[in-house]
Amino acid sequence: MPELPEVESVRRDLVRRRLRGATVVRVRGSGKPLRMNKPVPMAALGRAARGRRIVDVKRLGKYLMIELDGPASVLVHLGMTGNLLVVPRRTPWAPHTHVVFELDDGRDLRFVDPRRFGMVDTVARGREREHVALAGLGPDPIAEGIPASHLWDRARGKACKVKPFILDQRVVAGVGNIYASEVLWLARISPRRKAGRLGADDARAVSVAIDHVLRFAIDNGGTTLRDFVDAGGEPGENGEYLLVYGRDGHPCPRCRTKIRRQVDQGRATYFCPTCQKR
DNA sequence: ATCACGACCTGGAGGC
DNA sequence: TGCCTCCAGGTCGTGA
Repeated sequence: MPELPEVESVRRDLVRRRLRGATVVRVRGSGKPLRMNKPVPMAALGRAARGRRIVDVKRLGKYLMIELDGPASVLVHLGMTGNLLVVPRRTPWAPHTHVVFELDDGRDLRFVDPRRFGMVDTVARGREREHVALAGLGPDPIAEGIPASHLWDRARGKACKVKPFILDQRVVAGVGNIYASEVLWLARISPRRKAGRLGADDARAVSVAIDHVLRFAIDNGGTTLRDFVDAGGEPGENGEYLLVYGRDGHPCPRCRTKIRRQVDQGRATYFCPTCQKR
């Protein structure tokens, strides 16, 4: 579900729903572990958040940071099926509700995640990049941009194929499986290419395509295949505009050749065998 | 070190 | 109806 555009859509929606300014009065949890079967650090979350006002919601790659007016912030990753919802406190907990921040205005901020691949943790405010989950992340394509020179540098000598390369969060923070296919199609680069064989022109095309694809998806509120909704429970509209992802057998929007599906490192890739020749 | 692969977990879709 | 298999937006640990 949640790649950069979906996480950014959640971030914007949290801000729009006036999460900023609310004070956390209590933190509750399901007791179930999340990513890597690790327990949610409820005690640390309580210490960090209780009595603290939410001052901002920031994003780095696929991570959200709920900034509090104290020494620590709350770090959230949505995994595959995670959602952050703002609901009235009287709303019954949905199945798979794992962390709940009760706010002083009568609402809850709830982390719901059926598959429990997500993560909720505390992070030192102002030193977010020192958190183990964020330390290795590459630049954020929206906040910082991805210069072609950066891609070119990082691709040099790489034996892996180009799609796993742009999925590597240490290279670009935020591209996931849907948008990787879209980016390669837009850049006309074959997913069969080795990352190390990208030329300067190719790196430039990928850089431009990442920017374009992600911004377009953000403008559409992200892509909902199944689970993704924003903080108000609304799905994203970008699925209607996907050009190749999930469209095997459909004509390529550029050349009408049938879109093909292949599997790279266990993940589906969709591409046009005719116009992705680079 | 790099890379490919399976594991982690739940639920929905489709075949029989 | 039910049971089975396959598939899913992400990451992490393992072993070649």
